Amino acid sequence: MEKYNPQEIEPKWQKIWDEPSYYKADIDKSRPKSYVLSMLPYPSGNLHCGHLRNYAIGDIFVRYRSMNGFNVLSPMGFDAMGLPAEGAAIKHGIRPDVWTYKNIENMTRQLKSMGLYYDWDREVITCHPSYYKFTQWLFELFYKRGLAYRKEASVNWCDTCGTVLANEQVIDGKCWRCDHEVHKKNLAQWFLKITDYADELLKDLDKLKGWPNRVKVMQENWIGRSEGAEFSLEIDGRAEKIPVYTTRPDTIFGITFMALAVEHPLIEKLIAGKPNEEEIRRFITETRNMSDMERTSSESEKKGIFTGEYAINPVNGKKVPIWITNYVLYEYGTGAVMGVPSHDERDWMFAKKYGLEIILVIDNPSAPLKLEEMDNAYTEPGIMINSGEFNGMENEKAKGAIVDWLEAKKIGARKINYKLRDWLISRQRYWGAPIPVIYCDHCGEVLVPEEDLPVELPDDVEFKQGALSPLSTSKKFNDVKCPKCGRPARRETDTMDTFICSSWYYLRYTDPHNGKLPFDRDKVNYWSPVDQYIGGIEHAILHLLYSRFFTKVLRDAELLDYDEPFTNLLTQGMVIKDGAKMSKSLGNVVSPEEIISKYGADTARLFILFAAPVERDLDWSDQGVEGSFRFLNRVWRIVGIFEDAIKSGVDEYDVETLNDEEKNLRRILHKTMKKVTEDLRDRFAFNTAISSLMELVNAMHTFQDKKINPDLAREVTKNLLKMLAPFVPHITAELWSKFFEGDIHKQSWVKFDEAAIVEDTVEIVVQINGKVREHIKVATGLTKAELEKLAPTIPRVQELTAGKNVMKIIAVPNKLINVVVK
RNA sequence: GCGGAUGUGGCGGAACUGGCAGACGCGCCGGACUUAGAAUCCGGUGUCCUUGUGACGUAUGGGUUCAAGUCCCUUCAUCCGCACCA
Repeated sequence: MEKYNPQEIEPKWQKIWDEPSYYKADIDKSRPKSYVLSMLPYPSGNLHCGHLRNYAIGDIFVRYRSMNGFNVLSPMGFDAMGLPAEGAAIKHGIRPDVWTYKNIENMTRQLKSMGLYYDWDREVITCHPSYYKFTQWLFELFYKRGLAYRKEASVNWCDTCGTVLANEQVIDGKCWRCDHEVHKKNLAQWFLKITDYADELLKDLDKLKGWPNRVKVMQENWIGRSEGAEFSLEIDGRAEKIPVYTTRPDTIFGITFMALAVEHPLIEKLIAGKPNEEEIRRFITETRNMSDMERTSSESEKKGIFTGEYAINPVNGKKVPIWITNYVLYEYGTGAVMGVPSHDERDWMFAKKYGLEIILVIDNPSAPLKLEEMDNAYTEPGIMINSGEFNGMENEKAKGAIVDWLEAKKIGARKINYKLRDWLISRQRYWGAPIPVIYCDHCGEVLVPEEDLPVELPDDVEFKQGALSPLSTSKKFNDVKCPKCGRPARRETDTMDTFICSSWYYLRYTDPHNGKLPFDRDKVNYWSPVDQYIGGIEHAILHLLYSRFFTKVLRDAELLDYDEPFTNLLTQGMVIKDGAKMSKSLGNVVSPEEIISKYGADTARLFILFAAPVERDLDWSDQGVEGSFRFLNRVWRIVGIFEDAIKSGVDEYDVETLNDEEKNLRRILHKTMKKVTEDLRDRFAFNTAISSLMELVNAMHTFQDKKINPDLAREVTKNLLKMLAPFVPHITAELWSKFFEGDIHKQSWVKFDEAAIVEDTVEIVVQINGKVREHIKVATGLTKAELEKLAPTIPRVQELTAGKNVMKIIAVPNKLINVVVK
């Protein structure tokens, strides 16, 4: 047989698989469906190793499930809106669409060179008007359901990107994309009301049994639900009240001051005309000028300034000073906090700094507290004191009792709060889906009528960085009449966050050519939810939270019938090299394209799946790649050596005709079939599946200079190729075509024979006091009792236990005997 | 600070239910083939010593057990997430 030459065979098979009908997915209710999806890439221009890993993992699922009779949906597309395209326009004067489509073309070629199983007929490109028409349609749906609204707000602004960002897109005070510091700006912006779904998004995390815990915990933290109470304090001598939110109503008798956020709207009234008004204003300005990072760090010093006004504690009538502080956040709760220094760490620090009063209201039952001996707040459970009728109660019980009391007196009520904020979706950029809204002086905000969608991106724009979208420079775009009254009006010139595009693409795959609706309800309900989703952990909150939100809204709009979009989620680890993430600046970037052209896609796929478990980070090793290439050569060679035997063998034969060595090989084969099946089906343990396939190939090589039973050679080769097929589709297709009928990728998965795995005898370990002292061969399946009886007859046991008392004999069938002596 | 994950040879990793630690691969060493090399094939490869039917060994120290990488507690290290959310 000729040499293994991936450069020749891979393009040959890829051409066959590129036929549109080859991987076509169609609804077939007679078979179970399986929707396997990898996160779609941004078309940056080139595939990187992370993509390679992501799609290789997905391809194993797809091919394995396909061979197991599932009706598989495996689509691919491009998340093609976004800033880099616009950056290319600004820097090099290339039109964003031209730049994007050129990149898509190149990346599609690279994807195809990986030998992946995709139904390309379902390709989704989010920047195509046929797609963003429905992104806009969905925006309108949200609007009609009261879930999209425009408001003026203090928002995150990134100077480098020239646009606002959602809270989820600010990481440690920095822009998620360019890593530059973000600052606040007041702008009128569009929001989606994700907070309406906060509770369900939190609760339904419990339904996601197939998600990594880590991701669920991150989402839980992000949603940040807390239960407490809201009540108001009157201001001494004024009509206004200050509402506060607390999760510790049990400490309400311990209030000794009030703390307001610097943005609190009441401040103006409170400080007007005060002798130190200027000083107070200076404090407010200073605090507002601090970066978000500084302001929200628990490390920063707590500072404040007294307003000269007092509030009245509704439970005991106590007058407490009202302070303006730097540590109360305006965005959370009511922007005002009751100060209980005795039982809150931050209030403690603040009170100590400014010499404010501290009153204990919870005592430590095991060691009574003395204020003068305390150097921080007491935040443990305890017994209520100094709290009127609640004295003596356990504080946990008092929480409820006090809220009941507040509710009965109509002073306050139970309240649930979330850290989650509404999703800011306006972007002052060009390369996104235009927000389909028209502003009319007479009619106000008007949706673009459905029949006028999509609102297309114009090409007469100037690309410049600034606070306004480039769309505002387009004459064509802005020349519009009000759809309601026909008078001249103007368009919204902001576009939508690209995360909107990716929040529903997995649904579009189920019905990608639908021109009337985003997708057909029957189709979406047949294929989705996604059975297996694969992608990086970096989307733990962003994309995965937004998509869950979208799914729930679409369910409520009766466009689909389920609650959660991704039943099982696999977060693959990063690909690193020399201990660091691959990056141009470190010069440790590996190009998948080069690897593929040197060794072939099969080698690249095999290496990346073998080198580490899927969830863990993978250390790229050029030598490891060589090793995978060597293995494929070994496969090729041994099949070549078996060539004549395979051809003369038959599929049905009497295994009793095999000699001992051959029986041994057959046993290894069936053991491997069992192991690989279990690894793929139950554990996603692709690395160990491959290692056992290597063992099988090693075992085959013991016959390289020996005659082998042709029927066995046929059986082994056939099953080896089937098992390898999901991992290395090209070489297996090629070898299969030389010896067997049909297409290997349409064969059914291997079936192991449990009987072939069992040996007549098994080697067991003999231990004395837990230490291995002998290995003996015994008949397979000897019972515990039989082994216990056998133990004293073993010469080595007799030798080592002579003169000692045998206390106990432990036997585990087919495993070991342990003799305990004294 | 809080929450989570991880820690096993020179390296990537295996050991799934407590039952021979180190599968498989890389690297390294030796051998075969070769004029030579490459490739290939075969064998070896945790540490230590007194080379044995030996001792030790899965971050640390302890515990449970006939038996612990695996279960429980302690400490440490690394990574990730959250972090003034009242």
